[in-house]
Amino acid sequence: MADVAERAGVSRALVSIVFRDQPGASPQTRDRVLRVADEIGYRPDSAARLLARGRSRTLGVMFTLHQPFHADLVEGIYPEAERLGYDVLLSATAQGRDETKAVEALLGHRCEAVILLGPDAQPADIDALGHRTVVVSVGRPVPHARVDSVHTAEGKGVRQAIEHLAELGHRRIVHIDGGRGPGSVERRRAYRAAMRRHGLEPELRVIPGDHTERSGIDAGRLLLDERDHGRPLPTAVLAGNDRCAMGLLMTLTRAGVEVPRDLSVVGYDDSHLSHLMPIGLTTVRQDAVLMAEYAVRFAVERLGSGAPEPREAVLDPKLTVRGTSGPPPGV
Amino acid sequence: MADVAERAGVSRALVSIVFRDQPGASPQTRDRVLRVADEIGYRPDSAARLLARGRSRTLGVMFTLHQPFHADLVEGIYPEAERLGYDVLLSATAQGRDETKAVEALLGHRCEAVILLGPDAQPADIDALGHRTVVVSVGRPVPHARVDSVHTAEGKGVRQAIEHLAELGHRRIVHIDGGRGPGSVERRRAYRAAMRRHGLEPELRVIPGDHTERSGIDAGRLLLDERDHGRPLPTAVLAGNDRCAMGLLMTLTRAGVEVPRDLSVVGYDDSHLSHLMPIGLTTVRQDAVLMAEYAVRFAVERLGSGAPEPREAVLDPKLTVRGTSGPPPGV
DNA sequence: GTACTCGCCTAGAGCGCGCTAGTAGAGCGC
DNA sequence: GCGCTCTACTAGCGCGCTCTAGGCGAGTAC
Repeated sequence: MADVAERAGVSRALVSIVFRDQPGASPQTRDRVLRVADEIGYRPDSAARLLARGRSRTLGVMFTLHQPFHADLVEGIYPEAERLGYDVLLSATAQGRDETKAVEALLGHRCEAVILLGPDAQPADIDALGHRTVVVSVGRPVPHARVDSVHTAEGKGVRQAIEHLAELGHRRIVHIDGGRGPGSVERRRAYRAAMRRHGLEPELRVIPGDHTERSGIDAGRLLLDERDHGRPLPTAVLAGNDRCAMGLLMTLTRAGVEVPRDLSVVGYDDSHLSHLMPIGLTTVRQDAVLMAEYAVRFAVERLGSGAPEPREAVLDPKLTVRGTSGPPPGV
Repeated sequence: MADVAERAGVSRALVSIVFRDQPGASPQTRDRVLRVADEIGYRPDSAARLLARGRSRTLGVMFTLHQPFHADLVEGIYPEAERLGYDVLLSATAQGRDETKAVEALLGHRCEAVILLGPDAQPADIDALGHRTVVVSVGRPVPHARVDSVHTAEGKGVRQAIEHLAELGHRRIVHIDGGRGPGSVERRRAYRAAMRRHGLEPELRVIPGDHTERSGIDAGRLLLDERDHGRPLPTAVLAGNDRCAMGLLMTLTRAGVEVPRDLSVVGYDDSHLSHLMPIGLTTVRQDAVLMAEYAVRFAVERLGSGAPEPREAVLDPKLTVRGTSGPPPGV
């Protein structure tokens, strides 16, 4: 910075002004400074900047590798953060790198706020984190904790899905649940409620699973196995999320079960995957971009205005009917 | 830090020593300092630390969201970096966020080295970057540039795949290529060479594609369409990568083409996806963990030892035969 | 006794910026 | 001519840490 100042014939302070895009420098000087900086490859040191300013203007994002919906969310976080003048730091959870570790890394880099995508930690731990810094949980509400959250009205989404299937004439509608995954408890509960509402309580069935392809594959195998032992296939399956739906579809299709002729499948998320399917996956759309925008805005607003009451954004999901759902066999 | 020093009755320097785990403090003092720090919730400010130390001990990783193989690589980078005492910063490319932007973000955070996963930039730009900082390119060699690189011997992998198919009796083997994706040029070339070696030059056919599911779907539709117009399906397809193979499989399976009975499919990468398929994807395995380790080690070693000649690690890929390949129809 | 080492500790400079207070000079009204 | 404002710029402190140089007392060698 001193070099730039010297070569441009100005003071360091002026260089600082130019790089912060602040008033107080003539256009010519501004130009000259920027040109010189470019020449000698100068770029402001964010560590020093952070130190001097006392603020990092950085948002930390914890996400899970291999979770396409998280990728969708991150993709939405970047532009919104940039718009509000914030930097984004990513920290992934992975094998051997749990959520605590990922979050500590973010805090160590002095992120002012932390956005947790589908956190799996105990509510108490998240609450504790919320007392240390600004926290936004995406996909999973954390009641009674000092954190903002953004999620969809799982109930509505599931209700729409079941309604859609019931209207098509389905009765044997199975739900592969998402285990401890974000939103799973609510989806499970909503599934039960919706089935009852349609008088399908006797058909109610939840197969335990999680939010990976594997659980879809396993559930598919289970269903096929049962069919081979005389128990009829369900006519429709509501999967825990799109990845699970994908696994299920692959397994069933391979076994000669034609979707949606023999069986309808509904996913959840509307991640990239669902568009990519040859026939398109009928799924409950969560608007990743909108969720990302809410998350960033919550974080930034809370940073600005002290600490109001924890806020919760509940977005409406929307059933997106594509090719994997149709009338049950024989209708 | 001053608070801690005061309350522990020592100097700030001593606190610093304790937190850096350096010799020069008695066990009792060490204990006292740590206890006091814990009491008042002190944690060292990494920005200030970084600034004072002049080194960040941080590696920057540029990757692509939605690219499962990148997730595999990142998963391998974390532990190796930790082992060598380095921190990892992630910066994703996405829509509206090109490679330049992603890399600038990393440099702004004073990463000492940058690891590029499957960079798409011009070799000249990568070379320029290599003159500014330590750079390792993963998946794509950058000849004549001042960067280290780690990639697999694409030729060998493709050769093994074609050999495998040819031995099974396949002749009409089509290659869906990876467009500008990393390794694509080499794979395309190797495909041509291998086909010639097996006397299959007349059957040689490359369908343009890229490294996404979409290209697999499109290629699948093309092939089906051609079949409907009288041109027979190929008996085997070598996809540009696993995602492409997935898209292709979905399309073909949906259309009643049974894999591998009617058609064999071979992928490339052995990313998470391939294990998850119900029958398992036959694919050319790139060892993500090993590649990640090489990348990190290259970066760290180059940081340590000035700037030796650019190095290149070429790892042997290995054909992993699973369920999507078998003898051609009629054999 | 002196001289030297060694373990434990401190003073204080400086890392690269941001920011506050302040200056120099031009333009303006009267 | 004076005081005023406004723009363009500068001096220099301080952010929270690391690190070098050095101090101080106890132990050891001769």
